[in-house]
Amino acid sequence: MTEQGGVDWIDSETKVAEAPADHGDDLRLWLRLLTCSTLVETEVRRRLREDFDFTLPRFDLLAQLERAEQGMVLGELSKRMMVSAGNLTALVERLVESGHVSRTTSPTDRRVQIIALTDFGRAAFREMADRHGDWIGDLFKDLSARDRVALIDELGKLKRSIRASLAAGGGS
Amino acid sequence: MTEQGGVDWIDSETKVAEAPADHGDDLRLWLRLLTCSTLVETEVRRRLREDFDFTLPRFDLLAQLERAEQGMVLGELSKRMMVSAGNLTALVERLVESGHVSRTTSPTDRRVQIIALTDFGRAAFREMADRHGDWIGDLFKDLSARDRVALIDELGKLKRSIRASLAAGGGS
DNA sequence: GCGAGAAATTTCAAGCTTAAAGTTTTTTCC
DNA sequence: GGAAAAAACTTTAAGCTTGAAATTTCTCGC
Repeated sequence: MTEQGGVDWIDSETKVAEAPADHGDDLRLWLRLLTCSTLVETEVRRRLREDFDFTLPRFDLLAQLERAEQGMVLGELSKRMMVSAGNLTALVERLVESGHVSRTTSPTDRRVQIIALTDFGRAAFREMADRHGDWIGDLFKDLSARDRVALIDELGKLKRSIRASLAAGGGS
Repeated sequence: MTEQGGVDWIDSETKVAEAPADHGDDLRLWLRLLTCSTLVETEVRRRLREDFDFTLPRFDLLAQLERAEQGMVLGELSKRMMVSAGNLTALVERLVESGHVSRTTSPTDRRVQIIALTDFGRAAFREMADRHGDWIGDLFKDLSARDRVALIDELGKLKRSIRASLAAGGGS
């Protein structure tokens, strides 16, 4: 659709331009990382909506709960999902309404809310998760097994670097 | 702060668990990608707010405009930023109010809105972009130059795979 | 030159997200 | 055991985001 023959997409990376300082590679890396994850996320979001009339935040929440047989405390959900607790209050409320999760006040500590999958929620999640796996597989299918493993490894290093930096200067 | 000695963070990746199908590596890769980009994004967002009282979407918009001397049509901004046009209407409006960008109706096509940086906006962006480069550099500093280049390369392959998949099945 | 359709943008309703402030409950420490 | 601090969560205000519907303007074919 654009003038550049053959290609009809553009994004932030299209012209990285030289960086003001010498963080050129860092910025290029960051933009590429962001582009990849935005592309995947947008597609997953679209498919969840179209195929299941579900949103990604809801799906993410169910995904966390699936591995917690006994349910999970709201605060831990917040950490694992890397979103604020305030966010979860309303999200959980909507999922309770739709019957996917239950919310119970802890019997031993009345401040604590325990969130758990219902049977319905578990079944719904399983179905969506299967398809989700296929979608991701499709998106990544042109990547060789070797590249996949290499990426997982390299991203592991990146993650450690980020965590280290956050832990060091995090207080500021 | 949690019970597990030494480490006080957890996230979605902490237990990847075996995948339902055999997309195990794909899902692991996707989760790791998402974790890295969420960590960086959250930190950038926090610093922009604290240091400049600015938001990431605003910053992203200015970043796109910086490379367009003549300004940019709203539709192209939308493609480059990978966000909906409806989103931009309000975002641009707020940036016009704060004096960072100007909005002009194209003289040759009255449907078209041309958005451009003001001098004030350009100066503000330059300052933020410099710092932004430092932040990213800090977050990535434990990564060797070799790893950085490898990641850029591998992510390039991933991006091509995603684009190809979207282009192929995209119509659905 | 006019009508159908396409294109660019805006509006709208709904939901997500955050930080900060507020509430309730528990823990800590005299 | 009681006050003060901490912890878990909710509320609030503001802004971001989307998809779908509506609006305005242009283009194309006749």
